[in-house]
Amino acid sequence: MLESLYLNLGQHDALSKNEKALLADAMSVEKYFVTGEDIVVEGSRPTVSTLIVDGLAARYKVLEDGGRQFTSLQVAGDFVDLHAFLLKTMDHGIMALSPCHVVVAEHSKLRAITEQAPHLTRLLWLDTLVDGAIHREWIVAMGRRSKTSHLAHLICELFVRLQVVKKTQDMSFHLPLSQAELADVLGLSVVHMNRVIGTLRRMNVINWVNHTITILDWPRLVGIAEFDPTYLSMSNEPR
Amino acid sequence: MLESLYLNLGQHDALSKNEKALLADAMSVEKYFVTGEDIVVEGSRPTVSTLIVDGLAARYKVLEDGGRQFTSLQVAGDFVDLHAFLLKTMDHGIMALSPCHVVVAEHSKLRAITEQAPHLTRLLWLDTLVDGAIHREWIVAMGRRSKTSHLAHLICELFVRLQVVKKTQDMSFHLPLSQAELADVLGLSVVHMNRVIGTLRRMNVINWVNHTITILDWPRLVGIAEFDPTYLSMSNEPR
DNA sequence: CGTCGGGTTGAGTCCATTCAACTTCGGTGG
DNA sequence: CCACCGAAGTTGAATGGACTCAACCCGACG
Repeated sequence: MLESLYLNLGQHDALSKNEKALLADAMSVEKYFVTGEDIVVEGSRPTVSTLIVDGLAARYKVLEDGGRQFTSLQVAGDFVDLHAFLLKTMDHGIMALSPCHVVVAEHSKLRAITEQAPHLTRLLWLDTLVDGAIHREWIVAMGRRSKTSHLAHLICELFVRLQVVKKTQDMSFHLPLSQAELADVLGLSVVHMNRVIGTLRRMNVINWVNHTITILDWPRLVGIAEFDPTYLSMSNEPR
Repeated sequence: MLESLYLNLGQHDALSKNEKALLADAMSVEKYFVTGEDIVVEGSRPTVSTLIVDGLAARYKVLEDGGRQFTSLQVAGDFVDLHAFLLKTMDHGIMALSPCHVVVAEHSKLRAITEQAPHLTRLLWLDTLVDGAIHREWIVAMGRRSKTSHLAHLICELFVRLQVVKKTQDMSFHLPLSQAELADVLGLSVVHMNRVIGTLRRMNVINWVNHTITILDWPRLVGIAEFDPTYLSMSNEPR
C-alpha cells in the first residue's frame, strides 16, 4: 500500500528497511473519499496527515466572489497535508478530484520520527520542499508564460511526477479533471481553457480523450513549455 | 545580529536559550551584497544557507524570451535558500533588491542540528512550510484576484511580515522596489503596474512615495485584498 | 426519449499589453 | 550654479488577449 510513497521519497535518496518500517508503522488507518469530497477542510486543525495511495486530489482556496483556485495537484505517493503537521491550522481545503484511497498518519507518530529518525525526517522535510518548488514553478507559469505554454508545462510536470510512481502507460496518463476544474488550476475562464486545450490539440502535440492525455510529441511539448525538471529534484543523492 | 531570525522563528513557538546558541553557532560568516547582485545563482549547488540580517531579496526565474518572474520576496529574518540544504541544486536565482547584509550557515551545521535538535529542526522545517504557504497565497492572487486586489494583498502581507521583525514604522514601511520589479512580482507589464498602483492611490488607501508605503486605511485595504493572515501561521504554540 | 453535465463555438466587451511620448527627479560634470 | 543625462514614473492610443454571454452539440443515464 505504501509502494508509491517509497517510490516518491526513495527517488531523492535511499530509504532503509528500518525507515520503511517506521513509515509503515506510522501509516495505518485507510480511508476512502468520493469525487468532490473534502479530504481536509479549510480552517480545521488536523491531528493526522494524509497520504494518497490512489487517486487525484487538490489543494484549493475559494474567494468571496465564488472564484476558486487550485494551488496544487496531488497524486499517488503524495502527502496532501504533511505541512499541517507543523502549520497546525489549514489555511486552505483539500478536495478529492477522483475517488481517493488514502492512508493517514497520526501527528504523534510523525513527531516521534522527528525525534528519533533524522534522515527520514529530512526526507519528509524534502517532500514538502519539492511541494514548494512546484508552487514556485506554478507562479512563474501564471505570471510570465503564455496560457498555452502554461498548460504544456503542467502536462509535462504531471507526466514526470506520475512516471515516478508508475502511473503512466507509455506516453499517456489518466487525468480525471473537467475543463472547468482545469480552468481553476490555470486561473482562467472555462471558455478560454477550452480554446487553449484546442490549440495544443491542433498543434498535434497531445491527444486528450476520455480524461486520458497522450503525449504525441514530447520534445515539442517540452519546447512549448520550456520545461526543465530540475525543480522536481529527481536526482538520487545523500540528503 | 540574529535578532530578526529569533523573532521570525520565535513567533511560531518558544525558542530556548540552547536553541538560540545552536543557531548562533551555525551562523557565523557575514557577507554583503549590493543591489542587483545575485546572492545565489541558478543551477549552483550551495554548501551554505543564507539568512538576511538586513535588506530585501527575491527568488526569481528568467524565461527564454527574457521575461522575469519573482517567486518570493525575502525580508530580514528570512532564510533565502534554506530549501537548498535538502534540494541541493538551485532551480532559481536569488537576487538582492537592496543592499543586503546576510549571514551564512554551513549545511554541515544545519545537518548537525537535524541530528541533535529535533525541536529546532521542526522550527526550521516550519519556516520553509510558511514559505510554501506564501507561495500558495501568491498562486491564488495571480489566478483569481483582480490586479488591484493582488497588489493590496501583497502590501498587507509585507506589512504583517515586516511587523514581526520590527521593520515597520507606525503604518508605513520601506519597500525599495521599482515599479518594473514590482511588475515582475505580480506578473504584469510596467505600464499596467503603474495604473494599478494609481488606482490604489486614488482610492486613498495607501500613500507611496520615495519607496515608502504608508497604509492610510488598513480595514479597507484588507477588504480589497480579502486578506486573511492565517496562512502566515503567526500563532505561538507547541510545534 | 428527454434531461443534464460537459464540451465546443461565435460575438461583443473589457482588460492588459505594446509602443511611444513626455515628465520628474537626483546625480554628475562643465 | 546650472545644464545635461539617465533612470524611473506617468500618460495616451491602438492592438490583441481573455472574459462574459449565449447558443448549440453530444454522450451518459434515468
